[in-house]
Amino acid sequence: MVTMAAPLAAALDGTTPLYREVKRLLTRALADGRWAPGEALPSESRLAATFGVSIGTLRKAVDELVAERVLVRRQGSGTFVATHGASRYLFHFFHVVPEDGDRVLPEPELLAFERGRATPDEAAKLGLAAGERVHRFSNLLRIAGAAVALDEIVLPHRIAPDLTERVLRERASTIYHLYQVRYGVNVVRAVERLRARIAARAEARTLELEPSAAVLEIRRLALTYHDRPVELRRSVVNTLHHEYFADIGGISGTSAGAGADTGAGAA
Amino acid sequence: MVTMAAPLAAALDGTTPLYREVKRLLTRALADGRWAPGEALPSESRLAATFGVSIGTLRKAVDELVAERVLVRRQGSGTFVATHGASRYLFHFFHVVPEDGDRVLPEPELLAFERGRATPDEAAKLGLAAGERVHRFSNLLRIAGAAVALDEIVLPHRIAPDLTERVLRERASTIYHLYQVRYGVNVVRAVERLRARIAARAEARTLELEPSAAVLEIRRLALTYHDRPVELRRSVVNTLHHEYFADIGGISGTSAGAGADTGAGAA
DNA sequence: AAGTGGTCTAGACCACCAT
DNA sequence: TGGTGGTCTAGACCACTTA
Repeated sequence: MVTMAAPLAAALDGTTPLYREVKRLLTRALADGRWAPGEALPSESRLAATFGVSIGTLRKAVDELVAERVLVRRQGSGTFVATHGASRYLFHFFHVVPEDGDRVLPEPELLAFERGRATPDEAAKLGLAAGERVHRFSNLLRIAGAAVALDEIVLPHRIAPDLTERVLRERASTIYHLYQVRYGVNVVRAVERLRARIAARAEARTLELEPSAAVLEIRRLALTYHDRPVELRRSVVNTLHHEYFADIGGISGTSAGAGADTGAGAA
Repeated sequence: MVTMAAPLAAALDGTTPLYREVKRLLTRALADGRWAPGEALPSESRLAATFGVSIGTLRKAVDELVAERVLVRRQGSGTFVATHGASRYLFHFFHVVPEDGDRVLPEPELLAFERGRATPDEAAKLGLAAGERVHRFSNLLRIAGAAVALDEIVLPHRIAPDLTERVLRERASTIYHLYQVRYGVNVVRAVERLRARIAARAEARTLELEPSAAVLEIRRLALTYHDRPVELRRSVVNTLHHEYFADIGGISGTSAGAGADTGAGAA
C-alpha cells in the first residue's frame, strides 16, 4: 500500500486547497520516481482512499497533472506517467517544422562529446555551484537528409553520472526520453528565447548554408518538476526550408477542441 | 432571461458530453456578442438553471473557457468576458521581450494604411473569396524608443468595415483590444511561424539596422472562436537587443503553479 | 447581509478495456 | 465480468466582493 497520507493533514494551513495538497504529494512522488515512466498509478479510487479524500478531489489534482502533460489518462485502463517516447509527446519540445509538409522527427548525429566545468553563467542558470561538472555535447539534426539544426547541450554531470558518447549514440528515441528512462528525470517544461543572427563560418558550413547567411538561434532551459533546471541548450537553425512553429492560446492538455480541427496550417 | 436552452436537448446524440454541449452554446453566445467584453455573465447558478444542468456540469464548461482565456472568474464578483485591454492579457499575443529587463508594451507608430484586395494566398489563409476587400496597414513598434519590430497587417474589410487611419491612430490599447471593443471580434488564438532572414534594405533602415543584418520574421494567423481566421500579420523583428520568448508546457490558464515562481529567467 | 465563485463530498450511472 | 476512468448530480460549507 502506498503510504504518503501523513503529510497531508500537517500541511493543512487552512488556505491551501486540499486538491493542491494532493497534487503536491503526487508530484513529489513522481519526482521521487515512485512510478516509472509509462507505468500505471493506482486507480483513482485507491489513490483517493490513500490520501483520505473524495474521488472528486483526487480527480481535480490529477486533472491538473494531465493538463500539464505529466500524467495520461486512458479510460478503462488507468492513469499513467507520461512518456517522452510516446508519439503524442514527440513534438511537444521540438518546434522546428518543414515550411510545407508534415512534421517529422529529425535524425540526430552526435558531433562532439566532452566533459567540463560549468561557466558562472551556466551554473547560475542550471542552479549549480560554480565550476561544477557538466557534460557538453552537440548534435546535428537532419530532416529528410537536410541539415536543419545544430544543438549544443550542457547537462549537469550529477543528473547523468554515467553518460557516455556511446549511450548518446545508441539511444533509440529523443534525448528527453533518454533522460526520463535512464536517469529518472522528467522534463516537463522548457523556456526558450529566440533571435536571428548571422551564422558563424563553421555553423554555416555545417548547416549547408552560404557564409553570412541568417540563422535562428534558440536558447532553451529545460525544467523538471517544481521548475528545477535540467538542461541548457543552444540551437542554431537553418530556416531556409524549415520554420519555428508556435501555437499561442491553442488547446494543449485539456483534451478540449474535440471536433474542431486545429487548423495548424498557418500564415 | 437568457434563452438558449432549446438546442441543448436536440444535440444530445448520446455521445457528446453535456458539459461540451453547454460549452458550445456558451461559445456561440459569446461569438454572437451576447455579452460585451468585460461584462459579467449571469451567475453560475443562473446559467445552470437556464441550461437545465447541474452547477457542476456548468462549471466544467466554464472551466475550459477559463483555461482558454476566453472567460475570467473573480471570486465573490462574477464571471466575465476576458478583455484584451486587461493587464493580464497584454502580453499573451506579444512575445518580443527585452534581452534583459522587464516586459513593456511597445509604442506603435502607424506607417501606412490602405485598402486593397486579398491575394489568392491571403484569401486562402483568411477564408475569403478571391479578391475580397481587405485593409492593409503597417506599424513600427518601439520599445523604450528603440525600433524593434515592423508589422504588416492584413485585415478583411468585412470584419472592420469602418476602419480608418484615424481609428488606428487614436486607439488607446492593443489592436486586438480594438478589434474586440469596436468590432466585436475576439482573438482567442494565434498560430505563428518564425524564421531568420536577411533584412531588406528598407527594413534595415526602418529598424535602425545595418544593411544585410539578420532579422526575425514572424508570420501569424490570428483566430477567433471556432478557429475562424481574423487577421494575417507579418512582423520583422530586430533581435539585437530583444528576443522572442516561448514557454513550452508552462502553466497557462489553469491558475495552477501557485506558489512556485515561474522562473522566466531563461537561457 | 446578500450574492458570487471555490472547495469538498458521496453516490449513481455510463463507456471502455482487459481477461 | 470486473475494474478503470468519464460524466452528472445534489447539497453543504467556505472565501470573497459589493453595497
